[in-house]
Amino acid sequence: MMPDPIARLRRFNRAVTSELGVLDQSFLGRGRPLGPARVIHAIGAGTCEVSSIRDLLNIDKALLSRLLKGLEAEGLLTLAPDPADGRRRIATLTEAGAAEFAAYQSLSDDHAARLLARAPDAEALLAAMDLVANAFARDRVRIIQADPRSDDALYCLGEYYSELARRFERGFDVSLSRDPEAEAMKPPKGAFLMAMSDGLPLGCVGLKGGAEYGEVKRLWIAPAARRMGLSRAMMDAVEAEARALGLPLLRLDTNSALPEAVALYRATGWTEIPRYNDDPYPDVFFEKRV
Amino acid sequence: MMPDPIARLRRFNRAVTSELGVLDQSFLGRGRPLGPARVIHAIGAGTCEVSSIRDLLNIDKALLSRLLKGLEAEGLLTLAPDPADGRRRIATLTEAGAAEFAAYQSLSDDHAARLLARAPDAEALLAAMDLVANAFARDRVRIIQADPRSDDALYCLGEYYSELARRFERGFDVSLSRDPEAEAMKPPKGAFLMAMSDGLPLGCVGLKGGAEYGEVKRLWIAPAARRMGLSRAMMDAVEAEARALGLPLLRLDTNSALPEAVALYRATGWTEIPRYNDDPYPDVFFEKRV
DNA sequence: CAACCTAGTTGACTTAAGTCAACTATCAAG
DNA sequence: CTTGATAGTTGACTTAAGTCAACTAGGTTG
Repeated sequence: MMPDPIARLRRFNRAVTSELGVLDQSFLGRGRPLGPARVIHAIGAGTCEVSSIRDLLNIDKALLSRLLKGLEAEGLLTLAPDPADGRRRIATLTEAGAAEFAAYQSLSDDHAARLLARAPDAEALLAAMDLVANAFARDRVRIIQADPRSDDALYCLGEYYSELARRFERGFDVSLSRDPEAEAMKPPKGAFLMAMSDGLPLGCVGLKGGAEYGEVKRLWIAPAARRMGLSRAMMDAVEAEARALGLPLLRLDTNSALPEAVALYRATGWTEIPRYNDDPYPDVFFEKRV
Repeated sequence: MMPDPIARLRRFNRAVTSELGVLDQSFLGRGRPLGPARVIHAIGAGTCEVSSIRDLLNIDKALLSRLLKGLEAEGLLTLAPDPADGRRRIATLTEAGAAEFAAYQSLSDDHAARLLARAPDAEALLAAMDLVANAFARDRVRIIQADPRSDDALYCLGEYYSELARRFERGFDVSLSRDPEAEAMKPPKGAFLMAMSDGLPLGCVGLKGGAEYGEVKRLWIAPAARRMGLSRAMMDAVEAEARALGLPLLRLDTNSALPEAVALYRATGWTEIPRYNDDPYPDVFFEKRV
């Protein structure tokens, strides 16, 4: 009998490519070929070194050079040598370029919004999309260093706190908790790591440096990205970071209302230890030598 | 705060297009540009009139003419005038062409299988894909006349019977049921309709002609395609078909173990009537004048 | 049967996209 | 300071894809 998984995937493929194809057509809605449009999009999204545009778009350097020249002639961007390395060049959108970028964004966002509005149950659709995106983007998730005060970081932390508030019986108020200021989670003392997938933050973890031991704080994975093994990858990354910062002993506290976290620590070589602080929320404490 | 629905959709878009893009690259894996490859694919999938290939691929007639000429020169297809209309031409794959088509199929199927194999929970992934495909393909579902003995029809009927077997307390054995032979569900007596989405059957319904009344049988919608309003569309189509066949009175039987079906009939103008047959399975009976 | 329509063919062209190789300017290491 | 790598530029090319308009041959209709 017919409808095997492959047929279902084929149908998915066809449905999605034609729909998202139209979404990408928004790149053609401004009388400019795809190449330059993609370059504008890449720069607008924050990529400004020429070489990283090339990496992102996977484009030949000769081609990119010409595309940039064309856009510069149109007055949409300026090219300046990188002060740190005179061979490199930095592309910056001019005001006109930024306007063009915004126009592209709103074209594609409008289309996306219409697509979601048409769905009978947008939240279920988005959840399904997250699941598919996770399966597909699995090896494109990057764990990066970030500033704990950046927008993305604040978003993750906000979600983390509200999840704790939901899951702790007594709720959660961050001001009651021993909140290491952001400074302690920045190099050279500590670190703040985020898992990013195509510009979307999927999780975070902080490493707070200290004299006796480093402390792992604020491990959070977006609900959309759970069951991908991301928390394990984040913990591996934070341990590597601790070694790099010369913090051979790590500690962390957590709560038995978060059994998946406790199970993760037990499974990855952490040892349960007695309470080492007087924070009101945690009731389980771990230590690991890295 | 950032990750709004649009950002999630954008991430989905990026993840999916790059992944399925690679899947479509299989079209490039045989040293032939995309154009001719797509033509082979269209013909292999059963489209053989030149004009319908053009519709399907949305391609200029000059371009298609050249692509076909090239493939004919390669010995992959033959072009013959349509006997019914000498202006039209019919393209048929030669043996070599069919082999090439099969090779394309297996390249893309292999990739799809690998993609599914990599997923931690393939069934959940497929279910999510179905949901997304439904949302996207909503207006591309076609309700077509089909032969109730075709493979796709037999697949739907098989699924229908096994669903009844699961849901009826006493199980379900098709041989015990008054099974109108396929002949009565074919023109000119009756009809058999199927909902198709990109070649995948999503549901079926039969209309069995008779002297006093027409009978609606075997309404089934694939679980992957429920909650799209498809059953209502199928019933509308079957009523239109009944009018076309000159069957002003319709009856159907169903079972109270299928509450969604009973609710559908009640909501769409069917009147409950006393038992009109001695089939052991149904316990609810409806009638409608169309 | 003339006038018109339609399906497909052909030649001449354009545009987008990309490749290759030679070149310049800068940087990094011994 | 030389040698070699690296980032980007430029010229000369190729290929794929598609457009336009003129054309042929087969249908359709008044």
